[in-house]
Amino acid sequence: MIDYKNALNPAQYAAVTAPGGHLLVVAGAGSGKTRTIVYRIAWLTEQGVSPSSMLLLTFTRKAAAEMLQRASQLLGQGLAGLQGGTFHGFAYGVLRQFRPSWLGERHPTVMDNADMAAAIKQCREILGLGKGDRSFPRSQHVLGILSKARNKEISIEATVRRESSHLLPHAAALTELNAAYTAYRRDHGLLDYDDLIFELEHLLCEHEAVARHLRQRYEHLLVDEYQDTNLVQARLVRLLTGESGNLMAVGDDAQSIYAFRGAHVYNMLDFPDIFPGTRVIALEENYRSTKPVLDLANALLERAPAAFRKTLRTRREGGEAVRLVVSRSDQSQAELLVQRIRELLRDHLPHDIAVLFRAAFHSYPLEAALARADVPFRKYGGLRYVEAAHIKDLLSYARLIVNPFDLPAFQRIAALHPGLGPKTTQKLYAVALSGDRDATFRAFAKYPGMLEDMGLLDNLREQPQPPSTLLERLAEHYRPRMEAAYPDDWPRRQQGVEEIVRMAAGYVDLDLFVADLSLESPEEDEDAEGCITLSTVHSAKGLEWDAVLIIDLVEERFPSRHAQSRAEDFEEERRLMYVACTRARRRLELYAPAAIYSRSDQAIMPAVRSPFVREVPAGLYEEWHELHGGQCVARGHDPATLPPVRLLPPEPAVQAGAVSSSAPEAHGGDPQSLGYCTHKKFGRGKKIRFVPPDKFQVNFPGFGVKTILADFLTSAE
DNA sequence: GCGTGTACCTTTTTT
DNA sequence: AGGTACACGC
Repeated sequence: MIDYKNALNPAQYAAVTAPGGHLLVVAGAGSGKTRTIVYRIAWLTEQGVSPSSMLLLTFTRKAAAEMLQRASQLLGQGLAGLQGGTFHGFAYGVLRQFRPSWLGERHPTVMDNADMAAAIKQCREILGLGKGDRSFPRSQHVLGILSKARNKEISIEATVRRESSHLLPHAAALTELNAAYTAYRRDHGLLDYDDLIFELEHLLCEHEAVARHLRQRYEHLLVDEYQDTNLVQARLVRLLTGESGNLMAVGDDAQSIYAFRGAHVYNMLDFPDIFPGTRVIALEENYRSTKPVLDLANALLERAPAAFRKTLRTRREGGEAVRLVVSRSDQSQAELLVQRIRELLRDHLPHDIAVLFRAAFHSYPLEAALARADVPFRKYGGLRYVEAAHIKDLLSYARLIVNPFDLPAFQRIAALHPGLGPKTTQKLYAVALSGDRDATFRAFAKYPGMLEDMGLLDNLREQPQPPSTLLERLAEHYRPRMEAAYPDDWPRRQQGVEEIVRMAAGYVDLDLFVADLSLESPEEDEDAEGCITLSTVHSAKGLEWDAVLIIDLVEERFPSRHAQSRAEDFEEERRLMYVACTRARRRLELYAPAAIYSRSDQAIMPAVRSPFVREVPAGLYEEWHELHGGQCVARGHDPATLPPVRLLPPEPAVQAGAVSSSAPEAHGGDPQSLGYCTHKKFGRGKKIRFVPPDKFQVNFPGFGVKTILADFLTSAE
């Protein structure tokens, strides 16, 4: 028997032992959220609820796996049958069982980002939209707009007006493109990420029997990271719970960071209205971080709008001061980080150290420096290795076995054969599926390699065998094609191919394996133990480390330059920063380079410290500056305890909310003060940086960032 | 129609 | 740095 009273604090205990019905747990960062869910599962099991009648929806597969593992540790036995996974993964599972009627006999395949972008590109070509028009957005961008409209459930025109008003002239074309893209998916038996969720909702609404079946099957629904659900996901939760079901939703409004994908924090704030009779329990005591870390995190939230404000408490006194490290440039920041990581490795294990950043590409200089210094690391976020060309090639073979109509996969494979371009590929695809045997052989005659591929796939489709055997045969078949396509580095790629073959081992159904790889790449945890972590803040969600180093804390990077004009976007960046800081257990270090290399200017440009650093009262951190030798020194500290270097001339301490004037100075430029200004045509704006010798970059809400002669600007506050 | 060379532009976050 | 659009030659 587990001693719940002793293992949990009163709020956690109340949540864990709550009777059925609807329960909302508002769990601050580090407040033992996972612990609460795990004990809840254990408690329910002890109450006689079968694990197979619980469904745990989490944000990532990793989170689900961790909870299941910890729960079975606690219970001392496996939790056979407990279902856990992401919304998307769960949706796929249900949809393959209860297939939407428009699919007919076809098995759907799940598209990844590259497939979606390629499909949009093709639809655009067919429709001849924006031909030769350079102002027409790229496929990736179009994809973002279409998906955002769908997730926020607003029209494409409204989305364009809100997000990128300069594209308003293309709104009608984008709407047309959206219709074509939808038809494309239907024609080829494809589901994109958003389809998974909407199709499941549709299924449950149209087929009461299926909804009833699922409600009976899953007596208890547990949803993690509830603040990041969007409207349709919330409706799905409602459909799965029904009037009388048991739902435990856990979340933290202060950590809502997915509004860009339609997450709707009001799902959580309005939860008690949507589910009458809800019990709300707040977990407010932080067990993760030391006081200096929490003080800084709390200070960040103090400036957030009232709805998001909260204060975390800890009983852990003492702890290392938070450091702000000002390097001279982003390049030297990387060198400084390598030095610092080496120091930290004396007291910490590699997997207890993480470097976090706003966007995946921000870590490139650091990755290079770490590689030079032979410091092993793993990176999360950005391109996944499943998206590497050779992996996608191999998986395309597998996808065509599952779904012969999968056009993106067909195109990928065709492209491996010399002489086969887009037009011919299209013809081959059409004739192959027409069922006209003679015409097919005639068309394929010129491309024997492709014919061979199709023959193999037909054969394999007809003789069912385990995914691992299948993948092995495909890899063997693919190998000469890979050697031809990537003559330089195919041996390296071969390792990735073998990895995929190994991964297939645990699967019984090929389609599930393929879908899982699109939905979330499984852990390849070979040597993660000896590696430090590099991660985007988004991918770091829910994780924690002893030492957390946040880099590139300058305007246009963190906060992202895409989040400058609208207050709600800016506030999401703030919460992102809050999430980043609260990942730290014992040490938190903030890095703010005084200058950043800009590709567009082809020069190192002065950078302005992030507002998230400027806003924090100076007393909450220690400031360190890089000297010319690449060494670092803290201001106002006893030099005896510091590396033996000379001190920088003292600078006035930065006051809370004051605008830093030190960044341009770092480069000997004119100490032009930044702040607010007005312009005759664009109105009030915020000066982002001084552009020597006489201009400013100014962000005008509604107009974007402009570079303007100082003479045309009037200071304002 | 295909493949290559070249000039140009743009870089968020995730399932 | 990498994708994309277009021009050119096969």
